[in-house]
Amino acid sequence: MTQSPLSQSLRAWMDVFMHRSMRGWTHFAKSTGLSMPQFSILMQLHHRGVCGLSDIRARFDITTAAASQLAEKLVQAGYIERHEDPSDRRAKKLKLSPKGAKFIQQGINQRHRWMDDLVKNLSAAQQKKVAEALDILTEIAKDVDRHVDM
Amino acid sequence: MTQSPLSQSLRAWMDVFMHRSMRGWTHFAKSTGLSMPQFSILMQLHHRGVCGLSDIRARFDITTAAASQLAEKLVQAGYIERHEDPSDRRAKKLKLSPKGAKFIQQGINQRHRWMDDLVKNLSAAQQKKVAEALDILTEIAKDVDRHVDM
DNA sequence: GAATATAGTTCAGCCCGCTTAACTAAAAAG
DNA sequence: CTTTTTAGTTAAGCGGGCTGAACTATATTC
Repeated sequence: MTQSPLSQSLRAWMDVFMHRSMRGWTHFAKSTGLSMPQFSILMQLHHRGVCGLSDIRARFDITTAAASQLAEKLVQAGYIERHEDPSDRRAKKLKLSPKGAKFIQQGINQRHRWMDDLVKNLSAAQQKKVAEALDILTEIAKDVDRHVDM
Repeated sequence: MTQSPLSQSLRAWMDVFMHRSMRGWTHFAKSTGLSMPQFSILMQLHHRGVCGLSDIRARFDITTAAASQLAEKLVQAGYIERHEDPSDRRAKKLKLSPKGAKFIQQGINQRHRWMDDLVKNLSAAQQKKVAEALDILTEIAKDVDRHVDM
C-alpha cells in the first residue's frame, strides 16, 4: 500500500487540526451551558440556514420526539426561531435567532483567531502558497459535499 | 479590519472541513454505542499515549469522580487498560487496549479515506502544492500546541 | 369525503454524565 | 510519627438526551 506525499501531509494536518479544533469547540459550547446536541443543532442551522425539524431528525439520526424536544429548549433559550411552514402547515421551519447567530459567530471568530495566530509568522511567499492550496482543497471539498451531503 | 487572502482561505477551508469531519466522527462514535465523552477520552489517549486519570480530569474539565467513572466504563468495555503508577501508587495510568487502539484506528482510517477521495482527482502539480502547504501548516500548528497544550 | 399517511408535540421511563460528599490509601510535610 | 495533602473510588441524586407510545393536526390517496 503506497502512500502519496499528499496523503501523508493530509493525515498529519488532520491529526493536529482536528484535535485542536475539537477541543476549542467543546470548550466553547461548554462555557455557555449548552449541551453538545444543542450546540450541534445551532451549528447545523448556521451551516444550512433554515431547516425543517425533519432535517434535524435526519441529520442527527434521532427520533422526531428528540428533535422536537431539543428544538423546544433552544427556542426557550432564545437561540432559534420556529415558524410554521406556510406551504405545509404540519411542518416547522427552524432558523437561528439574532442571539443564536451572534453566539455562533463568536465561536467561529475564536477558531479564526487561532488560525490567524497560526499563520501570522509565515513569510509572504509561504502565505501565498498556503492560501492557494487551501483554496484548491476547499473547492473540491465543497464539490464532494454537494453530492453526499444531507 | 483587513483580511489577508490567507485568512480568507483558512476560514473557508475550516468551515467545510470542520463541518464534514465533525459529522464523520460523531457518526462513527455513535455507530459503536460509545458516548461522546467516552469516545473523546479514547481520542485523547490515542493522541497522548499513556495518561494519568488526573490528565483526563484536567483535559475535559470534569471532577475526578466523573473521570474515574468514565474510565471504569471504558475498562469494563475493554477499550482501555488501567494500571497503578509504580512511582506513585495512588496514581493510575490509562492507555488504549489493543481493542481500543484498533477501534480508533478504524475511525481515523475512515477520515483518511474521505480525504484521499478528496484529492485523488487533483493534478500532480496541484498535489505537490497542497502537500507542501499542509506541511507548513502542520509544522507551525504543532509548534503552537507545544506551548498551549495540556 | 373517508381512510391513510405524514409532521410534530407530549409524556413516562431509561440511561448516562456530572457533581457533591464520604471514604480509602498512599505520599509529603512538620 | 503524626498531620496534612494528594489520587482515586464509591454512592446518592440531579438534569439531560433519547426512545416508544399515545395524541393532534394537516396533507394525501382512493
